[in-house]
Amino acid sequence: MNKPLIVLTGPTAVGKTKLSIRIAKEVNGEIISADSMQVYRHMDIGSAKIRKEEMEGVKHYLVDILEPDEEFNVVIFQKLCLEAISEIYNKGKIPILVGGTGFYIQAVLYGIAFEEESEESSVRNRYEQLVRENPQGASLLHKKLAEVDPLSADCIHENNVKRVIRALEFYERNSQPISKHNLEQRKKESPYQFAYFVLNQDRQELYRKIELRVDEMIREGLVSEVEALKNKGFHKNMVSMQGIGYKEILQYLDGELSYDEAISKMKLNTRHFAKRQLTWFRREKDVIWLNKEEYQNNEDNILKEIKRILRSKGIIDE
RNA sequence: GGAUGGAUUCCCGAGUGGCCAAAGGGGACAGACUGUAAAUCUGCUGCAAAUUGCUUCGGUGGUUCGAAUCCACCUCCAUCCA
Repeated sequence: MNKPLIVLTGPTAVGKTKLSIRIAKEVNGEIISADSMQVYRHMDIGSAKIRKEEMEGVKHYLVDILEPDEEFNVVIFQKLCLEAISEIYNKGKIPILVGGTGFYIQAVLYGIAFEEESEESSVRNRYEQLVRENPQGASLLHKKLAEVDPLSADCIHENNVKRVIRALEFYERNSQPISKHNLEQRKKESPYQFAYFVLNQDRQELYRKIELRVDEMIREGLVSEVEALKNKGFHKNMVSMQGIGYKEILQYLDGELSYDEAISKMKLNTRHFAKRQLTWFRREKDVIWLNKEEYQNNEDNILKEIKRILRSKGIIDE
């Protein structure tokens, strides 16, 4: 049988963290964070990072492993996550992937292969510059893509410059269209015996919680956290500083937004983010939805259901 | 009490006789996503089973072949003068 893997995800602020600890204790597991922001040190409040005391002794991987100016992406995540998984297996424990970055979860769950592309891409820089300087740049790149990889050109809107460039870059490096590569990867079966839980709740209620949480972050000192990052020289062009909460507060500190504007923008962006996450999970197959309302908003009930499913899948013993 | 300006689809806001179910923006909703993913991008938004019909631009009535746009009165809001 394939090795067991538990996934717990869901939109931001739905309550993944708390539930994950209970699952970990229940099944003797350890947690791997599938979160693109919590990997960064000094970014605690805004990324809603779990606190040491909340971990209740459960080991967490991929939290606080990088400085905010270090590079991070799916490929790095996948590699580190795989290492963590085997480390957990070696202890005879069950890995639990917890976090809201659906793309990262997919990469690990289905073992998507990413080509070796170590060195910095010069094509990318060149194209990015083209788009910056030429108002027709996006359109030109898209036409170029249509020549080498018509399938991708059909799927990727010409305004989506990032993805057009990536497709071109892929073609130039691997001399095959990324659409072909993607098609192949999509067929992959998961190497794991897994249970993929998506915790969810009523949208209005979720939005309410998001706003409350933003207010709470502000109260906990998000502004000084961002200020400290800024003083260390971290700036808005870094991926880490483009995280929700960081970019808005940075704009406030730079005088581009008023205090109130920054906070409302942060709430809005978080709501949009939650919506995007849900769109992603809806599309994923083999997902088990756990709608809080169906369990009377009671965590005990949800945990009971999770255990039932894990038993039925043979992930934990009867 | 007087003067002036205003009231537009969920919100802001354009529209001053037909080309208006009504620009544009925001929000809401929906979607895409395979090395930046808390990123990036797209669609949609009066109702109804079509290219057709129906109901909408503060209210009521009127002018006109035709009104969100013109007229009268009314209601409310803003500013100014008493």
